[in-house]
Amino acid sequence: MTGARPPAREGEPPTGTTRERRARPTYDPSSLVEVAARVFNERGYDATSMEDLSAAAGITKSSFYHHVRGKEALLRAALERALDGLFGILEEPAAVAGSPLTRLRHIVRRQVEVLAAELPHVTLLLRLRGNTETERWALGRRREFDAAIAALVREATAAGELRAGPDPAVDARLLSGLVNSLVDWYRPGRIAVDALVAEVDRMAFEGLLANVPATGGPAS
Amino acid sequence: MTGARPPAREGEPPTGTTRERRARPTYDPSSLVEVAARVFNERGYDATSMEDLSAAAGITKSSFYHHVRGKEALLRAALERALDGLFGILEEPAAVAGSPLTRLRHIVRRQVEVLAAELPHVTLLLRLRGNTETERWALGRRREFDAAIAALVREATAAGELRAGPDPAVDARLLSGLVNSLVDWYRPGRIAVDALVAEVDRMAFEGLLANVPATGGPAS
DNA sequence: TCCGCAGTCGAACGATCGTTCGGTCGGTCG
DNA sequence: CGACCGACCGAACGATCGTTCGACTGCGGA
Repeated sequence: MTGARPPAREGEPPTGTTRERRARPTYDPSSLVEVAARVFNERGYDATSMEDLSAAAGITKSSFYHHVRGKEALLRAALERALDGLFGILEEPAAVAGSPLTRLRHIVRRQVEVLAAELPHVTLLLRLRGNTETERWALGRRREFDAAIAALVREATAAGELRAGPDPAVDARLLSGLVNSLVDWYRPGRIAVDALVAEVDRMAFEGLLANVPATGGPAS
Repeated sequence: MTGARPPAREGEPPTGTTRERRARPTYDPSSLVEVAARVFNERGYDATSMEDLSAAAGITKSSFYHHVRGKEALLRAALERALDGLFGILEEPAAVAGSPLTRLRHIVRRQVEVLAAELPHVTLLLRLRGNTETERWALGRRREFDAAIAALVREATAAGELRAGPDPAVDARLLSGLVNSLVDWYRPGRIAVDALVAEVDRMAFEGLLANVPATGGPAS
């Protein structure tokens, strides 16, 4: 990347306990992962240098290496956090019991919530290109998650709870795409998460058109 | 990027006229832009080296520079192609006349079609991070396009053609997100573009649920 | 026949990348 | 007080980046 960098920000020391200066910073690894995930999303993983990361953390590049193993380890840690959040949804009681449609709607709701709660980490996951082994591993796990949703869409369609189309797999792709597109514009505080869930559920299951009868909102 | 590269492919000479070898290649700039856009999407713009690009074109890095001005110029050319396609939609007769909903549905249909026809270029546009001046310019243009759609959604909502929600701007974001998410999975030949248009239109305007009355498909 | 020139290439440039290393500083504890 | 240690830093490493340069090649027009 040769061009001039965007605005550029950051530089405050680090974690919660705001002491004078150089008092007792003690970076814990997870807070550095958080910083890294945020910068990765701003610049893109490949365009982010370790200099960028260490500057965002408020220390030099060599100090930064005292706390983390390397760039790819930071990426992996952030992706694991995102994947843990997503796969956790699939094990919730409401995701494994009930009619296919009820389970699907629960998962969509929770997916929006996890997305909002772990925005930087999930954003990172959704923008992977698969250049390193770590990225390919995460992409594989993500495909597993999408496959689970696709299976549920297929079930719900077979049960007559969703409109039969030419291909339920396409419906599943569109549904996942709709939910995942949130990372491109949603920012915490912009609108309440509950309102966001309601909007996504309505769009996905009832559409934008007027004059259609209400068919029961998401299990709230 | 230190890690091992993904599979790696490509290497055939270049353009349509399949001559023996080294007969009369004559690379035209637009075909190189196409190659570049494809590789940019596979690896990501920042992770793509000029070596990668020239190899995909079948020549050396220095030969490649004989035909193109540089990496960023290739990006700009690809982005211009995507933006031209998208903004062209807004000038079509069916996009400027008729009820807000009719115009909106026409634009969505055409947006899907342009997305399918210019898949690599639009994909590139939708994955920008804004690291260079070129990227920020393209992001600005893209925001203009999204704003046009958002205005139309607002009109259609005010006219009672779309269900009133807490915020039409959110509906517009979701609609754009749904359409744009196609670049993450659609590949030419996977399903017919007409079928894709129908699926997206149904999902966006009528939702996935069963037992709702048909409300008239997109103007076809 | 010879010239020009587009196409190709190897080699190298300065810059920046991720990472390592040796050493300094300032607290903590025996 | 002195040994120790975690936090921190400057400097440098080899590799790779985007880009430039000069030279070679082979065909078309004069």
